[in-house]
Amino acid sequence: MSVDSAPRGRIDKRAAILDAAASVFAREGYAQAGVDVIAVEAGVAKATVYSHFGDKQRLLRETLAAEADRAAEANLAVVERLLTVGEDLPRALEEVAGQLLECFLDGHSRALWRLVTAEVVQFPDLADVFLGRAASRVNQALADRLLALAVAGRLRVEDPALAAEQFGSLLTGGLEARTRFGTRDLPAAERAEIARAAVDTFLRAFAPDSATRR
Amino acid sequence: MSVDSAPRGRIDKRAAILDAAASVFAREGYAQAGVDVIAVEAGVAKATVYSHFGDKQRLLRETLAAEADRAAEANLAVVERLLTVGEDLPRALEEVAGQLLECFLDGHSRALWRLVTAEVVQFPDLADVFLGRAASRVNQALADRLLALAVAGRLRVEDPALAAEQFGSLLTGGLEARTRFGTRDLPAAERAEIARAAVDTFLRAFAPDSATRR
Amino acid sequence: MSVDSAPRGRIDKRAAILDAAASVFAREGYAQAGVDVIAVEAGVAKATVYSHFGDKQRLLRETLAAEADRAAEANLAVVERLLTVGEDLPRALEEVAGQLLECFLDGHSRALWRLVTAEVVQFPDLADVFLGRAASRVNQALADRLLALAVAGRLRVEDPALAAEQFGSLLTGGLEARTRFGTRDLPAAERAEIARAAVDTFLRAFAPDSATRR
Amino acid sequence: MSVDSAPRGRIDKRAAILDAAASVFAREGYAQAGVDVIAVEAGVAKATVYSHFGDKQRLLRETLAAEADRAAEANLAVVERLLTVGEDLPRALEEVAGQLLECFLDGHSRALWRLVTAEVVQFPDLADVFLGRAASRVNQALADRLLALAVAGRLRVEDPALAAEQFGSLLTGGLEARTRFGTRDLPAAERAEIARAAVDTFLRAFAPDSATRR
DNA sequence: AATGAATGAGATTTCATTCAT
DNA sequence: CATGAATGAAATCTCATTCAT
Repeated sequence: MSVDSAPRGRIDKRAAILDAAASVFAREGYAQAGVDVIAVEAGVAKATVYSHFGDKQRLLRETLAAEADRAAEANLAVVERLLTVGEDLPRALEEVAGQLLECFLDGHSRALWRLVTAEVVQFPDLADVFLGRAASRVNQALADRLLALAVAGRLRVEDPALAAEQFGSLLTGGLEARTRFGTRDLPAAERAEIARAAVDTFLRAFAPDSATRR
Repeated sequence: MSVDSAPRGRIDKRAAILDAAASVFAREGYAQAGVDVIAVEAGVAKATVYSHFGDKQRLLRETLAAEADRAAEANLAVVERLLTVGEDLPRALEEVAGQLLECFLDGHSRALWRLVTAEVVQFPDLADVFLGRAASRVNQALADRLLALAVAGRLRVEDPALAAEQFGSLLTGGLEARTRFGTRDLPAAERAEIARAAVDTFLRAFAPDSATRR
Repeated sequence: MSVDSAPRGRIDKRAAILDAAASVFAREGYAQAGVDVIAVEAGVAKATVYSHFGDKQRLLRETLAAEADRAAEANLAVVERLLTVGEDLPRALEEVAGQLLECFLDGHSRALWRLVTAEVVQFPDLADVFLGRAASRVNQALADRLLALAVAGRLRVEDPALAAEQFGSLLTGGLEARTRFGTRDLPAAERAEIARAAVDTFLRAFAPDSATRR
Repeated sequence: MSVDSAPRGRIDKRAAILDAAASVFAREGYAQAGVDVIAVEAGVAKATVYSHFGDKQRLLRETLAAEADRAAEANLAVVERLLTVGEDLPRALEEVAGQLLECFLDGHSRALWRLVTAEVVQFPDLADVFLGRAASRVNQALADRLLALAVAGRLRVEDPALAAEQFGSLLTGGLEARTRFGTRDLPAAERAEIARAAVDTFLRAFAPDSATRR
């Protein structure tokens, strides 16, 4: 048992630390978060955190990288649903919009966004971590889908990257105000309405003239 | 002169502290910022900061309130330009869009946004400070203008508040990515292009059918 | 009115400050007490305290002097009752003992004692203030009475000062333990019992052989 | 050697801190004492003091507990001498009285008493620490001895606890005045005289009638 | 590899005291 | 004379980090 539990133990500890760090950074912010607290929450000694990650700053970076990957995975899975769009394009877009909304509103994603926003002045490379691992991949994937739909004649899109960006903006631009910066939950009905409104405006702008307006 | 320099002195110091606090909080974030540094930058003793504001938290709140007021003033002034729109609606909207963009990209505004985002978990009422003093006022003002344009037959807007929100979203939704969370300046040309793209899509969605597409 | 209210005002303020200081020093101890708090409690500005007393240390000294005088007055009034002793010497002593006990247990006296005890290391002259103004005067007065009683053949006292000291010791020596250092009140019955026991032992030691033991 | 020097090291530091704290609190009082100074005097870093004791208040409590134990030990050892009393009871009592006097006058004991007196208002449980660990144990031990002497017919004591209290009172009641609250040393001759006077009066009150008065 | 202990540097906050009005 | 405002110095406590075991 102890034969292979030792190496596994190390890996487990690393993961436990990253999980704890994500949770504590999310709760308290970078500067406020104590390495002590992270260690306790991870069930290891403080020095163990240091032996794994060197210092607090690197722990932040690795935590954010992991969280960014996780968020990207979820978002990409949603966007992929646009690979097969049935007859009802508005409905398909709305479904994707609704699911993307859920991704954004998830606690981990919000915390990730908050941390990058907060700490980017001190550690500018965090912007690259986040954008490179998550945001731009998702945007690119969405742009790909929009281009495909344009080629199929179902959208009138000239610049797919811009359209993807605008789709995202319409969907998420009002969230900070509506959630009071994340301190208030959105009822499912309001979420659905947001998705509908975003898709509605998006289609008014980008549907081919022949498309029926709802 | 010295007759009224005493009360003036107190007011001046208060203002100097608020200015210094805004600048230091912007540079270092709330937790990282030292009251020491703020005091030095304001040219007063540390204890003076405490005698004016009680504690660091209240200093943050009052600083943000002041910054929110300042930002709101600037934004509202821009939106007011839509009171008189000439023949060329797209051009008018683009001008306003460009100026709003400048407002958002201004260092003070970005810092305000960053601070609220970062600290809202610890001090949830900051969301109200920001939204109440700035965001919702500006959105309401913009909604008022859009409604007026709709009444004048120049836009086809059913829900002016939603349209205003979407106008803002289209304009600013992509900024974090494009400025790498504020670590990169946007060249004037790119700013203009963003404003143009936002207005373009907005008008594709909300211009009356009769309007000429550019 | 304002003609003589000004000097009176000054005197009133001085007294108010001394009262407030006595109360605050009693409550919080010297080091812990804030001059601010004293000023507020006295209804004057902090600077006024300084203009009257120079610094915190002098304020302590003057406060203690005033309290010592007050305590001495009360104690001396009690001791004076021994000027006329009726037939029942034990009863007379017991009455005086009981009243002295009340003096010692009074909040002001306890605080005075506590302050002198606490601060004598830092300000050794406080011992002289207290002893000179209160303790030794009271002891001397008591010694005078005991001497008179000895001359009258009602006590067998060789060294009246020593006897007075021992009388006081028997009366108050157990108080700290019984009141848990002043954190617990003594019921009247227990106070009476203490007085009785002290007088009892005192008389067993100092009553002439002919006196009847109770 | 180095094998067990690690745990020893921790214990040593704890003890060093307690020693330093006792000395600094004694010198400067609780509020005035700086944790800084204690740390330097103990030869450790300030943070080490906090990691051992949590905060200044707990450091005070543990310091006083340790000092109370130490004082109790010394006092109890003295009282135990009364287990075997030779022919000359007055002499035996006087010896014990003299040694108890030395215990009380010892710097540590005086400081302990001073601290409890001074801080009991802020931290009322200190009274229990002191009384429970020291005063009442010593008084009980003395009462036990007096009872034994009474049973042996050498004293006429009805309430041994009261008699013990009064013995202590006679011995120490005048000390504050005589030492000017501890700011003045008592010459050996005066100490002896105090012990003699206390025992003298005690025996006048409690010796059996048959006993010879000196 | 993991930890308990220790620490240096620094954070916020308080307070006795002074000064201009 | 009384005061509101300002301040320098210090106090308590925290925390990221290192080191010996």
